[in-house]
Amino acid sequence: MARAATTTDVFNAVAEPRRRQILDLLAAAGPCAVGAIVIALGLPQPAVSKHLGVLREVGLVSVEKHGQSRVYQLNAKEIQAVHEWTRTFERFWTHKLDRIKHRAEARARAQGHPFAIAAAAARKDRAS
Amino acid sequence: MARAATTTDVFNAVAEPRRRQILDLLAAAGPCAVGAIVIALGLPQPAVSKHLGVLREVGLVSVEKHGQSRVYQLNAKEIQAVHEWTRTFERFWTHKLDRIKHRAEARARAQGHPFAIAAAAARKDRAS
DNA sequence: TTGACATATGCCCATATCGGCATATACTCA
DNA sequence: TGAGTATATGCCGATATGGGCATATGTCAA
Repeated sequence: MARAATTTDVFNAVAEPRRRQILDLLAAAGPCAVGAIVIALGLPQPAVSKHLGVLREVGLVSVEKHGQSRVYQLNAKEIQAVHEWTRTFERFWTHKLDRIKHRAEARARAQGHPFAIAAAAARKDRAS
Repeated sequence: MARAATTTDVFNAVAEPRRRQILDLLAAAGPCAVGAIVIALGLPQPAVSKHLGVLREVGLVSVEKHGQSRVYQLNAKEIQAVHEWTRTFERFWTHKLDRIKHRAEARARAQGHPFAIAAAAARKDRAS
């Protein structure tokens, strides 16, 4: 198997910097026609179209025909999944003390191999 | 150019589901030896080692030799970048009214091409 | 209808991927 | 020293990528 397609996941779609740029732009400027994005980001038009295609397929943007131009609109709700996942780790950078405590506990657990805990976590991960 | 290397970015590293599983596991169970991860996730050992290699190179985990096993520890601080980026879009799913308002404003702006706004946003994006 | 404009697509290339398998490296203990 | 365990690494194949370029599609305007 090769790498997962960029259209499989919001995570994969968002891994490309230029795609993130496009999303940032749409968030800042509101719905944009392709041409506007091309000019704003200084990218060749086919590239923009292709990136928009990926974003569209993943549901991160939606299109609306307006005459001969197509206006792309951000659908940021899809980013929420990524946000939620990262939020899981929030405690690791917000409370320094907590982090130290966690490390200590974890180190203690690591002495005996934490198979049970690990397996439980894995089950939880697979469920998500 | 092909797709960016998975070791370029936290975004790219995290695009792989199994890598996310490993991170989830380390967050839940604390530092783990490779063998523990192998058993917990049911993946072949070389695969786990390679994924850990990617995570290591991006700084998402750190290693510590302990006898003949290597204990990997989560360094979640690196995930904060992703968290911050997604947080930029938070307003789009938290307040429904805000979202509607934004759309309306944006639509209005879209009538005349929002080049100036777009360009400004692009500059801001490139800076980040 | 013809021409100009706005987007999308198709094709080619070089590249990096992930998985599987075999094997090298590193450490421990008898 | 030699066997056994724990990880890492190298090589292979199949695949999807992203950029560039040319071109097809679709739409408006005169």
